[in-house]
Amino acid sequence: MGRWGIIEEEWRKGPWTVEEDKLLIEYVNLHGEGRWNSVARLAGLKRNGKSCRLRWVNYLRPDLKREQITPYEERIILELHAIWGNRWSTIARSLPGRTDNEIKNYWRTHFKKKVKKSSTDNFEKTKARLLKRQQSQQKQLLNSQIDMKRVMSQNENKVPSHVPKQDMAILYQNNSFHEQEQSGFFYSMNNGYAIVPEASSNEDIMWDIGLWNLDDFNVNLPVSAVESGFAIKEFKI
DNA sequence: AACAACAGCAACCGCTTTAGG
DNA sequence: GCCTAAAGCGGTTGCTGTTGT
Repeated sequence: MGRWGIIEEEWRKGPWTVEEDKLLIEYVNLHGEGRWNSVARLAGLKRNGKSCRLRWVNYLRPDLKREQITPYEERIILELHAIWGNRWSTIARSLPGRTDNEIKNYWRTHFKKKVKKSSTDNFEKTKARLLKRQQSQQKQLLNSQIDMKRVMSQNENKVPSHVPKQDMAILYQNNSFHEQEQSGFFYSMNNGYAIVPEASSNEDIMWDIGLWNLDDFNVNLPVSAVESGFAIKEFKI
């Protein structure tokens, strides 16, 4: 017998039916979340509490976003995964309406192989590159402490017209410029645009968002050069 | 057209952490 | 402080639909 849809012991397992979903939604709407073992019993479901909780949290909750992960969300996932590793629930807290399970699945299907493959291939190369870059950028930082916000607002009229205004606005405001402490490298990303040091290579940018394989990353550069050595670049994954 | 390989994802399992008595 | 049940978490499995041969 297969694993799904069969009765084992006293609990049902496998995919949820429409009727089961209805029972669970009705019960939770009436009595609220929590106490999942009694939910299972009282809602008339032949499911254990754990299964009910999972179904609710990952699928039935009304505040879940049902649409595809957006490029913006994808970038957040990449950035946070670079920081937190596989701490999916921590990452999920920064993405309202997304579950840890969803993010985990997304990461595994879209990025895991690529990162694993390229990281073994290029590990030493990457380490050497990072070290070199850290050194040169520390030097660069010492030479010029740059107020990114001021630079960008002074150069607003240089942003090409096909870059959506709202994207650039988000880049400007809320201190959305990140200062990478480790490398001293400034960058900012939103919806497919990045503000990066003009001289930085595509590989540098990839490193900063946690990708290690050039094939995964297509940067059309530069969209625009601004003063003080920064450029706006457009990219696609 | 048939089969294999792959991708996507829901749901499971086992372990850890938290809350309540 | 200890014990137990519930909740939370991350890794894994296997079904289903799609793509490649």
